[in-house]
Amino acid sequence: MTIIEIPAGWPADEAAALAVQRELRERLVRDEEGPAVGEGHVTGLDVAYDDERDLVAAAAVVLDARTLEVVEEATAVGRVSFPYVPGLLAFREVPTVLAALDALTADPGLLVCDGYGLAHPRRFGLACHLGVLTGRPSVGVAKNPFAFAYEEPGPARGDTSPLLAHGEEVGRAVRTRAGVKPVFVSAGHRVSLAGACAHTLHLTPRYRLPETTRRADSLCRRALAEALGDRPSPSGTPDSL
DNA sequence: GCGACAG
DNA sequence: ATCTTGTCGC
Repeated sequence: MTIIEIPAGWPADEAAALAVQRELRERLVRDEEGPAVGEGHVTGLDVAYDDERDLVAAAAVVLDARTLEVVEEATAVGRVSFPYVPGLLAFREVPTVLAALDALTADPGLLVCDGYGLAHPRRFGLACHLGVLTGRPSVGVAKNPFAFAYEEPGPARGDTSPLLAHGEEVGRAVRTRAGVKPVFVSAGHRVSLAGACAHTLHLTPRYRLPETTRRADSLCRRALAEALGDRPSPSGTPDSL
């Protein structure tokens, strides 16, 4: 498999990344409701890292939004393009994720990213970044509240509470399973916060995390193991779905 | 000023 | 993110 190299001109330090982020931020579209829930395609995106070899494996899994069945999968392996800096996560994985998206033949529809969208120190998290670069609607679903404040949502599936940045609602804590820790949802590009939450609930009929994320997470780990030349694990495939 | 802080 | 087995429960 070919390794995606870091693009020429890619930000080399935090100052350069901040400048790019500031520019892309101006292209973010926030006044669209977004695609209808349960129609068309939804695409899960995720990455796995091997810091030792400086590699990142990305996966894009397209699901039928109505049935949640897999329509197409694609992966890409690349060089880690930036160190992990809170607030600059996108610069670490974007080139490889875009390569995986480019390898798809199906229409990706809504992009479901593993991380934040508008819930970001400068309102431009990974989901916004990928949305703007692809022109597609996108949402961010994160597993942790980052540095934002929130009150625990009610205990029932579907209960939500605002994620606050200095009093401004930048996302929502969404209970996708009764009695289980909520996920943290924010809008990316061309989607409303309410729409992002509705999509998230539609994508979590059974588990805490969206099917898109679970599918992509599983696939990128396999892609990384394969790139590293791993032997199959004793029991065959790691986790089931 | 220092620490915390998506993945 | 990643280091990591078994185990309790539906």
